[in-house]
Amino acid sequence: MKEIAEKTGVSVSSVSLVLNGRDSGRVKPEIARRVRETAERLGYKPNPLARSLRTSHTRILGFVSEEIATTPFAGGIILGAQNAANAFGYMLITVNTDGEADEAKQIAALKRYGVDGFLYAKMSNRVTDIPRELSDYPTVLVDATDRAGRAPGITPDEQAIGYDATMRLVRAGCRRIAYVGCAKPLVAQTERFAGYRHALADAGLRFDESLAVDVMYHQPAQDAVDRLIGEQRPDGVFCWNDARALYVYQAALKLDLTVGRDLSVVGVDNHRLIAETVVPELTTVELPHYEMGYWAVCKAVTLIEGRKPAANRMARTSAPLPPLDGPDQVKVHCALIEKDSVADGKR
Amino acid sequence: MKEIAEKTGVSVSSVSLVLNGRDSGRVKPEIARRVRETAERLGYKPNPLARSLRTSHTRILGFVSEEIATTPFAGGIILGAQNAANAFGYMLITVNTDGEADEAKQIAALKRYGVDGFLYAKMSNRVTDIPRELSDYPTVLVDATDRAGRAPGITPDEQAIGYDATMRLVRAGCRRIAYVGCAKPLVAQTERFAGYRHALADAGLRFDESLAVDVMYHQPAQDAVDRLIGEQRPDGVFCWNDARALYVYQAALKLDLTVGRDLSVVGVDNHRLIAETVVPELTTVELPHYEMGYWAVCKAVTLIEGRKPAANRMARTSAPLPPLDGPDQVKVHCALIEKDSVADGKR
DNA sequence: GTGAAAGCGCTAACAA
DNA sequence: TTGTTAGCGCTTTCAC
Repeated sequence: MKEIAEKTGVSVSSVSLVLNGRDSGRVKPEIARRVRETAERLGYKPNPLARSLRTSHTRILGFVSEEIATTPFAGGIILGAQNAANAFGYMLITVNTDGEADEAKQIAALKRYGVDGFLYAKMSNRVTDIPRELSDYPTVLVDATDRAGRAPGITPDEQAIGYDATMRLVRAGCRRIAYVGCAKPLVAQTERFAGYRHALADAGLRFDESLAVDVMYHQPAQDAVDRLIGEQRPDGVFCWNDARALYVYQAALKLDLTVGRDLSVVGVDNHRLIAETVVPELTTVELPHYEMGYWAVCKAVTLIEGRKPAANRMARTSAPLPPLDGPDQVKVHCALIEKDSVADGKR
Repeated sequence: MKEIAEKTGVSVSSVSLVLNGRDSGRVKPEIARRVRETAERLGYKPNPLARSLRTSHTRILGFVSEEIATTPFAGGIILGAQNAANAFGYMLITVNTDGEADEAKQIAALKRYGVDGFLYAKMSNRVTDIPRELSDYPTVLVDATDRAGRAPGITPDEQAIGYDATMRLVRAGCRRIAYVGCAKPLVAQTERFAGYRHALADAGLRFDESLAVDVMYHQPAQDAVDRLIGEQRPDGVFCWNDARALYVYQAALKLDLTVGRDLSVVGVDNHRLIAETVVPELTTVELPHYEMGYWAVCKAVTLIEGRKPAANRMARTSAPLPPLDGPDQVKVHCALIEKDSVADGKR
């Protein structure tokens, strides 16, 4: 900056003013132009550290989660967050926490590095308490809901997921639609199940309890699904996630049923890998991880700067994001990706 | 710091000296003690930004990769890197790049934030050129090999993977051991295949070309594996990764063969999820993602500080890490995780 | 042994 | 409209 000032023949303050775009009505346009020119010519890039020492904001966001390393879908959230951060000239520092004590330590470290705000991600739509340490900083929840309802946050619209998936099966002509759920009382479980039941009701189908089964993993899960398919012979199955859909595929395989002909399946795409590599023909509901990460950063920037960021354009999809000036707890609708695991009109 | 100086009745310079541990023979021990005491009492934490403005190093490492979001195993590397960084008092800024232009941009941004060095990760052991922008910074490759052989890097010992896995099948009594590989010319493919052949040779088994098949994904892969298992009837299969192992499971299912009885399978655990949730009984070779991330950070710190970091202890496993003062291109041995997909003595 | 003072690169009062 | 000046929190000469 000093160099620019010298070469242009002005003072550093003018340079600062111009280069920060605060020059209108304060610096003569002609001078401003020349400053910008020399800055350009010298390839000047501001030193964000020095700047933040003065302004005490860093344009750094902390991304805190305890499951980055263990869940495969964290990547989408991070990528979305990263891209949004990029778009607004922010940097993201991502930390993976391991237990509450560690979490507090990591948050403290991030604070020392001067982050302006936090994203707090909890994967698979948990209801969660925000750590005390974050209460005095702008914080946005991702794929999680603040139990206290204070912090803004974004989650998938779980009920719509269940409704849409089930309705898709209804439209395909299924009459005995089973539900393979998750045996844990997650929001994603109760809400998707509720959506499933609503759809059944709207379609004039009776809810049959023996068509709904909640499972976890491994052999017990496979056995339960084998029984469901073998004994109840549903003509459509809505699966809580793709891993569970895979159990349905395996069950069908054993019973000599073909998915997409004898049986229609829709599953939520938790682990992209399964739905892409192992059962590419599965019709899935896509969880909007990328979009949630993107929205969360936009929201955080809004909180921090006290104004809505200029560009709220998604870099990846055309999926409509919830507006930033709406309510603070938003749910985002999830897209249904058609593949041929649904037997449209073949039955 | 000023406050500490005032309360202790010394100058800030002395405080600085003491708090940075450069006080031996420069500050009276008694004074030093009192300084430390007040610092403690006041809960003093240094401001890393201010410090780095002066010292021009930040204790921040940049982690650059273009596949963080898309590959499920990036998490392990990041976690290991994170933990090591933690142990040495470093912070990690992780960026996901998208194309070469973007990569350069992101690297420039990281440089402006004053990172002291870079980790450059390429997932699945690629031979790669290090971007020019990194050439003037300490840089360590992760799961990748520098084509020019200049930068230090760490990869799994691919050949040992193939050898160990195949030998495991030999020890279980298999005589017709098949290989389901990857149809891309990756290091991981050629080396694991070489290891497989060495093991066969060492076991006195003839290499039978019709027992080795390289596939990619989806139906074509499944079909190829179906043919392999159906027509060749191997009694053991070494799979390039777990997704391919799953094809073997599906093939076995159709042929009424049971893995772990009629057929032994060992696969490399690329996508933790598959081997844990879908085929938990698969005997796997574990890729040392965590360890590689950990080592890479240790190495980077060594490079930056010109000395070996004090603690080189792994936080997670007891797996021996390559020494930091050895050669710069290291390969790490991978553990074989026993599960009952191998029919020990049942045949 | 200790402290005063300069300065890292930048911003923001305030004065001119 | 522009320049001068005083710091942000810390490290590091250099005198004492």
